[in-house]
Amino acid sequence: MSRAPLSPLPYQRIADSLRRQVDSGALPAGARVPSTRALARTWKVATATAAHALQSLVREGVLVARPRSGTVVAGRRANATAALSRARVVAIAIAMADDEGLSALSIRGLAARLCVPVMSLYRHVRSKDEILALMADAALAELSLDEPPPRGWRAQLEHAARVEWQIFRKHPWLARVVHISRPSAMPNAMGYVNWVMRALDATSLDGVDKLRLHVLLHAFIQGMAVNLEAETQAIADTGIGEEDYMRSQAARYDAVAAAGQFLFFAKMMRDLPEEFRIDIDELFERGLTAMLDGFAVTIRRGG
Amino acid sequence: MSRAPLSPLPYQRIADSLRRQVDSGALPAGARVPSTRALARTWKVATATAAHALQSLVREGVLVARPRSGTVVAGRRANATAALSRARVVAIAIAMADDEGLSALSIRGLAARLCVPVMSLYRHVRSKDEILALMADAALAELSLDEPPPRGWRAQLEHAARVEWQIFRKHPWLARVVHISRPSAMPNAMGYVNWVMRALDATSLDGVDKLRLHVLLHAFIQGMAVNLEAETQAIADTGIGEEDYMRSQAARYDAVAAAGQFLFFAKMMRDLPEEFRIDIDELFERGLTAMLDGFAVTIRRGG
DNA sequence: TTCCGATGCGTACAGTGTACGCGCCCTTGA
DNA sequence: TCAAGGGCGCGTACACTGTACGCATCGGAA
Repeated sequence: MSRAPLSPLPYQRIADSLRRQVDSGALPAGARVPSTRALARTWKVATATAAHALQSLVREGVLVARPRSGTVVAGRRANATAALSRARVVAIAIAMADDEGLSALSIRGLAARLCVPVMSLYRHVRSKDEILALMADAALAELSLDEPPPRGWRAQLEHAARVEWQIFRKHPWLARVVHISRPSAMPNAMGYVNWVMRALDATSLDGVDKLRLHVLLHAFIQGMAVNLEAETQAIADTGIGEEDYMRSQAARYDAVAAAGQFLFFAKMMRDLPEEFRIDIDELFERGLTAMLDGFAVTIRRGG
Repeated sequence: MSRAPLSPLPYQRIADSLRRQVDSGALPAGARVPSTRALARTWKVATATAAHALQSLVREGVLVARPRSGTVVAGRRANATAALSRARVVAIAIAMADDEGLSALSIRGLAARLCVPVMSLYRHVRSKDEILALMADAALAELSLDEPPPRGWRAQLEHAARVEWQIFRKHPWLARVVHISRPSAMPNAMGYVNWVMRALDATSLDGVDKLRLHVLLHAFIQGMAVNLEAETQAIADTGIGEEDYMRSQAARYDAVAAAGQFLFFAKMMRDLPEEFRIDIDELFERGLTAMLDGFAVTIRRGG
């Protein structure tokens, strides 16, 4: 779905050619680029293909469409229209993913829910990958951190972690979509990082260590969230909740215990109270406490 | 891909009917079930569909195929043949996922790499989901924990975590496939849990807390691994490594800094040494230290 | 009138997982 | 000897995915 094509597509070839001409100065700012009809003729393609090429350059900000007469090379500024429709697409996509899981989010399904023809979506969005990125960004925009923040780095990190966790609880699919290593696609994440950096500002850590702590805390939260998502998805797919599942597996555990294998595993299982169920929120809190206890040691040491 | 069908498939209907007859005792152990031809006639389906039904029951261990004369109801024991071919399928699947990422692992591609017709795979494996489960189990079987273990819970947990991390490094796709909440599909995971439980045996924690610590440590490791996988996959898809990517984003960061937004974020970025690259293994070690420092507090408190 | 660009949407393609059915072959009981 | 048994191997087909491409049309400017 996001594989780099080995040979560029026709419209990409056209766009690349034009981009090169702009970059090289052959087409200066304000100059008119060939019309879609002209491009279609010289490249021997349909007019819409040429239009698509121009359109993609417009979206990049390389060109500007002048409804008056022709398309010209841009100097500044990109068009901000269609933002409304983009927002609607993303909002419905999030609703779908929340309801039925990420695997149930298809372009066709999305179009159906929006009551628009399938291909109309591509007028507002480049690809499904872009939809996912926009969804993640929109979800992260919901991060509402207290302002002013509580006092002390620990209280602040605790707050930030809980807020992030709540977002993952609300949007389980997010765990599969967010990646720390490519943050730029999600401008709203930067505000979060900034908040965390402020929390650590009073400590004596250097920039590298601050960044590390942020990434580590995030990794823990995402690790919890991934399993949360897996569970949610499994229930949606099979209709079997963890409870039923555990019951169905009890026999297997008993067999293992009876076989004398995995003695410590069996001992732990015996130790669990009857009808024990893991409460994931409580688990999160425990983990957060442990993580921050560990951070406290790190900060004390490094300070 | 793993959606529960609303109405059972023909071969499933047949299988269910037979299973009910076995369960109810209408067909006692050792009794012969109708032949595929007979089933095909009475159910008005092709012989192969009937065969498929029988075959699936054989795989479940409900029936036993007697090459002599007909299929009979099983008393004990399942057939262990074809284990070799299953292993081969899984081994190649793992190799493919290691090389090109999970998204490049398709049934058709797998069949091609094995030089067998596509549908032959389904002779050894029920579905792609099963392949993924088997892959995960096989990967986890590589977990080779020291025996005898090091002394002290901390050294042991450190060792276990590092071994798990190495598996994730070797098989990045694993991070997307493993779930703690459904462990039974992966018998090899139980040995790992057992090892961890032994590590915690000397502590005064109760069963619930032991289980919690295990899950928390795992969540942290998996959280790291998920991001590792995302990075690996992104490089495979786009050919753009993190380094190139960061360079291309530098302008964006500078712009944000210049705009006076996200002051603490910008400050942290300024603080980073020139050409700073996150070393994920070092990051993991830092996180592990922090996590175990936190566990130490928990254990001291609870003890 | 003629050309421009933009818009909207249908068609089509290459890909996915996998259910189903045909046909062959070997074994075996009658 | 010979049907009928079962197994195996494989091809075909279906429902589904994302999305490139192309046709038809429209409003406006030259």
